[in-house]
Amino acid sequence: MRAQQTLLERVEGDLKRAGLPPLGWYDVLLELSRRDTGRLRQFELGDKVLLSKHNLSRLLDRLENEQLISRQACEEDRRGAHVVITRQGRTLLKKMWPVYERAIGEHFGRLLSGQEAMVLANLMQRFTEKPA
Amino acid sequence: MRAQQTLLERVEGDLKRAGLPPLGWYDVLLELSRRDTGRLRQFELGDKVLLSKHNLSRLLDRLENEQLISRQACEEDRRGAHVVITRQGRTLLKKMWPVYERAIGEHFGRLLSGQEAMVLANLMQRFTEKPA
DNA sequence: TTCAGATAGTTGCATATGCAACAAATGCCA
DNA sequence: TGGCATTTGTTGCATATGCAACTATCTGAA
Repeated sequence: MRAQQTLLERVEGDLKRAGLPPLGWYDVLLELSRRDTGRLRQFELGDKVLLSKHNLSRLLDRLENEQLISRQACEEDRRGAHVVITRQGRTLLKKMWPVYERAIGEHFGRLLSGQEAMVLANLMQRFTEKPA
Repeated sequence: MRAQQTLLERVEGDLKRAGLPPLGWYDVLLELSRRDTGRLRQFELGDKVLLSKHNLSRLLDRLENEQLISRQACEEDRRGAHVVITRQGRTLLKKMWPVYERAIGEHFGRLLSGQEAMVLANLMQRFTEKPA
């Protein structure tokens, strides 16, 4: 818990100092950009970024406000919405990555050997797998 | 980040379902109870629980409201305050521990061998050490 | 001694989160 | 087919967090 808190603070701090938005924004934009269509249903996005739906709903409000995403009506399921990344969203993503990458290296990667990183990833993975 | 989030959600969920307050309360009470005097200066407490001072200030308001701690004027430094755990604070601590312990075992310990836990602790420690 | 700068703690404001309630659309099944 | 439970997403409310400004005290150096 402490390690995570410390690390997150450092990385978020770097982003903030560079005048960039928080990591949550990056996560959302990244998931969208990975799709060749550049879009996802809202609930699919919610699963990926591990965010509860109400919370995601409002995060998307903020992103939409900044015109980084837009919401499209969904024909297949009229309850739902597609979330689409905009050109400006992709631009922001490209702008954030160098800062994010450097932060990861400095605060995380630099402290681990390649093998240690593998071990760590293996251990961490167990916690995100289904409860069993 | 995801592992931490998942794990924290599970543990907090267990506490909530048992009708108990969040982990942050436990951390504060635990640090106080560890002192034989049962008290700490507010800024010392802040360092231990890795909480910014404004935030700690308000968390203590809530705890004081529930009479789990009390604030005493500090004679050596009249700006400052001592935070003291009350009898009821100690009682709550004792009541939370069994639930917390079980949650740790179930969601965390059960997924790791003793040796893996050691390795993990070693890796995590690096992130909380001073930046270097 | 006195005064500038640092430190301890609180408060106001904007924002983020969790929870419960809600509306709308879907799906199941009797 | 009709109706009830489920799913998708939004909103209101209470609470939690970060930031900046503020008060009060302490420290150190001219």
